[in-house]
Amino acid sequence: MGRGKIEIKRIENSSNRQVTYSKRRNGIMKKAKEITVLCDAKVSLIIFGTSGKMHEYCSPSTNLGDILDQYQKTSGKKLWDAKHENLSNEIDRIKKENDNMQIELRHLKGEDINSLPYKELMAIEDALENGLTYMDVLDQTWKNTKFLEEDYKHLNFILSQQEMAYENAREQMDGGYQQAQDYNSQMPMTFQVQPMQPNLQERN
Amino acid sequence: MGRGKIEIKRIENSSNRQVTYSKRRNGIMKKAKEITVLCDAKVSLIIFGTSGKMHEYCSPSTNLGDILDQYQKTSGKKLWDAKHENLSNEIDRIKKENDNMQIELRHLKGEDINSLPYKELMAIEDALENGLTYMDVLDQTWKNTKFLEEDYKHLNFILSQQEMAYENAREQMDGGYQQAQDYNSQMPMTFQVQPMQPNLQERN
DNA sequence: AACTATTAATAACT
DNA sequence: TAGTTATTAATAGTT
Repeated sequence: MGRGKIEIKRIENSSNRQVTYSKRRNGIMKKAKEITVLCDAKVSLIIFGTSGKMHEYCSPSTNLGDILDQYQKTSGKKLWDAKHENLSNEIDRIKKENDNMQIELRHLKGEDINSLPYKELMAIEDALENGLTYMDVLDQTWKNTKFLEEDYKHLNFILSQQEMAYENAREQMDGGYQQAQDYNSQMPMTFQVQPMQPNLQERN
Repeated sequence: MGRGKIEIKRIENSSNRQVTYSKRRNGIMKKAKEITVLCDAKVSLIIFGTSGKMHEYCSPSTNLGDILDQYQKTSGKKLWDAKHENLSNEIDRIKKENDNMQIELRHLKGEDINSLPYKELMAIEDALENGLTYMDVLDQTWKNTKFLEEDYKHLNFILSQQEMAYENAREQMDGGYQQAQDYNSQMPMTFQVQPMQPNLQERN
């Protein structure tokens, strides 16, 4: 469509090329606008000339971002690279973590009896998630069990001491007058025993 | 350019619009290809029809990603950089929320894996190996916890009984001396058993 | 989907 | 660089 037919191949004459570029660019822009108006189409048109200057058209009803979103949804192709995806994955991961913690908090704040085994199981999960092996957990727990046993032994010891002291006191009360001395020599021992595990505390 | 001149406004007849869309879309595509060849231009053209179907052209020398990169550099407008920023902000926000919850959790729990009795852990292991579900294990653990709780209560009860018995014996023995007051104010501390899953911690 | 009369785009020219 | 015009290309209405 001009004074003569042209072959569609690179225009070697630089200024001719530049002129043709300018004219045809305007032509495409106009066509783009027209099709959006005539046919309710959404169009994004981006053109870079050899000089690096950019020209753009985007349907007035939307914006480039939305069009590109739709582009990705429709085509399945990804534009924003791994970086974007990594961020999205990160968000998903953290949100999941968040949800779990919220559940955990709800359980803990509930303070019902169910929270006891729950907390323990969560503790195991935490430990395993933190890179400990199952054997690590077992080993650690075993050690603590030893301490627990000692606590029980200690409690039993206190109990037997109590019993002995009580028996002695009763014997002396029943039978004699030496009570004060015997009492002093035995009772303090009993009563001075402090728990071996000072960190026996109520939970929560 | 047709049998008659048309006004550039939405074509109300649906099938006419569809036909015109198809024709003009091809026309623009052709023009886009031609300008890239004739003038060494870089072109991205994305068109969505009302049906949602997409048609795309991109200069063969590049790809849409590169064009959009150049678009951002040239125009200064942000496409996915803005998205990146939003995502980053989102991550920061959630992470903060996360940290707060973790602090709260640490505070509430005040315990770790060390509190888990060895036997319970073994029981869990066995149960899981035997094909029980996680819920079964939770249930079983809960029951075990109830038993343990009873044990502690029982121990505590025995101790307090012991103490009471001893106090009675001593009162009778002393016959009215006021020293008893001193003991009364101290003894309970000694025998106070804090039950229910002591907060055992490692002590190395 | 193909045709064609007509308009629109544009290559060469000024 | 911008305007003109002869000519081709696109396409609206038709078949």
